[in-house]
Amino acid sequence: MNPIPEPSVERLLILARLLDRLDVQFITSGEIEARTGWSSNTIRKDISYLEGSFASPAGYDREKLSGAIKTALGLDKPQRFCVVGLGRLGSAYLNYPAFAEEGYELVAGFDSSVNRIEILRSPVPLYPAYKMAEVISRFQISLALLCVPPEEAQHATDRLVAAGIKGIINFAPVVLQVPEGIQVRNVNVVDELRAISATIQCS
Amino acid sequence: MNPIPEPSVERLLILARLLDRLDVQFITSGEIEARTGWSSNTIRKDISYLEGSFASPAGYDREKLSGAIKTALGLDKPQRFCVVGLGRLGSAYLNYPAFAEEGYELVAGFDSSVNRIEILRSPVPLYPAYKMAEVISRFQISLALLCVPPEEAQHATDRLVAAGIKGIINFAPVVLQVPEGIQVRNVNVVDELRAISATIQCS
DNA sequence: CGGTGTGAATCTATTCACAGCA
DNA sequence: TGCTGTGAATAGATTCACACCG
Repeated sequence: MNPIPEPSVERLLILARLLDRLDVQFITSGEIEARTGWSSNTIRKDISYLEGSFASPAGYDREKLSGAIKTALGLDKPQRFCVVGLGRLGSAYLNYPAFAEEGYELVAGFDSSVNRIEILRSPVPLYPAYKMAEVISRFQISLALLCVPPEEAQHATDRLVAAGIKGIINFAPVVLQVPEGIQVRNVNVVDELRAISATIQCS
Repeated sequence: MNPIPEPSVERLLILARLLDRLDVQFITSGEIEARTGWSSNTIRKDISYLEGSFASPAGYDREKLSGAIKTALGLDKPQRFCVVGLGRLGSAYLNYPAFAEEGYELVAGFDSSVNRIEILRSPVPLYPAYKMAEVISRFQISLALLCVPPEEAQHATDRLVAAGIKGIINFAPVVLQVPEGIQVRNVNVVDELRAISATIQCS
């Protein structure tokens, strides 16, 4: 595998989303520009990092292109993930059906409160936090949604890392410390509001 | 105001978060490196875009630095925002207290279903969708959380833009088309899972 | 000294311009 | 002719290296 530049990866991910919701057979780089705002040059360059050919004089074959992006970015391989912290947010994800359609299988939920685990009704098996290492390695879970309160976030992260997790989606307003190679993505509405404020201010 | 590079802005936002949760008087660029993984060079360069001095031989004055970041990025000016689409996700935000503490005031909720507006109990005034333009301009609302179903997202966006909104946080798995100058940030757990998969694959 | 601040050098990404193809 | 694909040129961000300051 080649190293596709990070910014190109981000754009290709969004492009795959776009293509999957479109109802045409072909699309040109110019049309993608109109829909995304990225220049057609950038788009063609991004696509050139993929292997294979999806082009015709009418533009790219939508379906083939979408498939090639997913293959190149590893989105075709299904992944197992877990939810850590079963408060309001975490427990909401236990019943969220869209994951499976996208190739992400939720196979475990963890919480440090045994009481909470016993009370919650869930289609997904729930475990006390101390079983994290065992369950993660047994089911080969690669990703985690981290939904614990801020003061517990780093501790939970350390456990996940020790258990061999590959990536964490962090909902806590905290900067997590992880060893190199572990991916973290932060999801936080306030931070997004701030980012927009900042962009407006700096432009 | 100067144009701080985009990547620096993103890092400074995270740095502000970090500083606010820390309990020390001074912090050096090396300590920030240990916590974030960014090189101390990068951090010093980022900080150099700010105006003023917060340095001592012991490092940066945590509080002053945090303040300077917020001023430079416009986080000190309170902003008003609204929620569009009052389904499960949207209505959850109506009762979320953390916004106010961060300087973001939720002043309106919109939904196209009048019925839903009448039924929902909310500390925030709710309006039918057709009043969007009027309410947004009356209260000078600058930001919106877009929580409508995917098929309505573009239509709602067009209305928000027409009403003069400055930025949109989009929870729908859709690529929004907006005129230049309108900020959009996408928030979507599946996309974050995908981004991690891709980063793992491409590294 | 242990830190910061910053021009200069390097590395990376984007844009351009045009050759090649159906 | 209208598109893609891509080396070359430009612009931008990161890293380096060292002067400077308390």
